[in-house]
Amino acid sequence: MSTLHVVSPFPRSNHSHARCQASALACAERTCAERGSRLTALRRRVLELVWRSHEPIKAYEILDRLHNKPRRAAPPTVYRALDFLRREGFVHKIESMNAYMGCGAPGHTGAAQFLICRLCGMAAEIADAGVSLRLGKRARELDFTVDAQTTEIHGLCAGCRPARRKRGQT
Amino acid sequence: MSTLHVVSPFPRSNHSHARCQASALACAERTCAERGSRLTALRRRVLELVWRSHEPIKAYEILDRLHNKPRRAAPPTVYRALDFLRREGFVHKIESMNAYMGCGAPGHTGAAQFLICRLCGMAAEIADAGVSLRLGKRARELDFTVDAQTTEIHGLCAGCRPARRKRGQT
DNA sequence: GAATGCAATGTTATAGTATAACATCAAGCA
DNA sequence: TGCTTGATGTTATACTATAACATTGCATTC
Repeated sequence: MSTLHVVSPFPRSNHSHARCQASALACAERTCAERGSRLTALRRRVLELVWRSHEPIKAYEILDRLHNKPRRAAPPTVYRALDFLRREGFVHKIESMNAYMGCGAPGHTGAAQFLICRLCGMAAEIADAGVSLRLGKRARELDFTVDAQTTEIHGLCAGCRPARRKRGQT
Repeated sequence: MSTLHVVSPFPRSNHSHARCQASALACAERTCAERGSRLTALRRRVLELVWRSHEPIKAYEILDRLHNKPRRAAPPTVYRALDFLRREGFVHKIESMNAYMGCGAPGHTGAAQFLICRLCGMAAEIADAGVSLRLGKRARELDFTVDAQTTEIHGLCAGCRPARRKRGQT
């Protein structure tokens, strides 16, 4: 059985987010350079905002944060940048939230699964081959050809769950 | 290994949809009677529309079909009915489409998975315990408590896929 | 039956998410 | 230079969903 592959964990208290974000941006720069696709200033800025934290961000929040100019950007600006970043595999959409989060492993092939905490709002990304293989197998049994899998799990992360108690305690 | 449990299949050509729909409505009636919850005329009508086919339906399409009165119903009418039907387990939301489909097995406990054909638009529901158990296990490893799972697979159903060819053929 | 309480529905307004369509700009190149 | 093409700007609008308050209608109690 394959082991648990955590692509993007719930950050620990000692997590240096600045480094985390910088490394995601660097990875995107590198990948685009290799591919000849253009990580423009706008797209880079949007990716930066997506990686501002481990909490999926809404398109209109990106919009609000994009400029503090008198005239703020219009929605297509953000949606187009997000489309690009998703095509390149740098950003995932969390369908059940209409929100976007950075991909912790661009280049990784195979489906991802997301765990989303209903309290702190943070999300983790895992890539469990067993889950996607099994779904693929089920699909095959129904003669169904898979294009894309979406798996999103909502619940409580370790940090947000009240401390466990021994049995018998109140 | 558990066997494939198809909750709501892609309908076959000999599928009697009238019977399929009627049985879903009867099941809802029965279940509500047991629970003491109220399947009002409006809610029943919405459930009927959700079951009009195996294609997930949009809220505003329900709205359009609800009355042909001069004054059509307002959105909250439909969303409230859908909320009720989802609470009771008669209807699922397909998050990746913002659409709703009837549940083929109200009362079934455990997570469902959906296969959605990008051509004909029809969706099938399966309940693979292996998938949800495995996801549950992964979550546990991360100390994450699961409330709800969403799994949606997009692709091509058997009927919409061009006939298979032998290797070597064009 | 009248008064009460409560769930369901009606109604109006608005918030939130996303795209169409066309204009403009900027960089590479014939 | 002028052309092509991809990126971005701009305006308008479509689509999805909920807040807030009014009204209705049924059940219960008196």
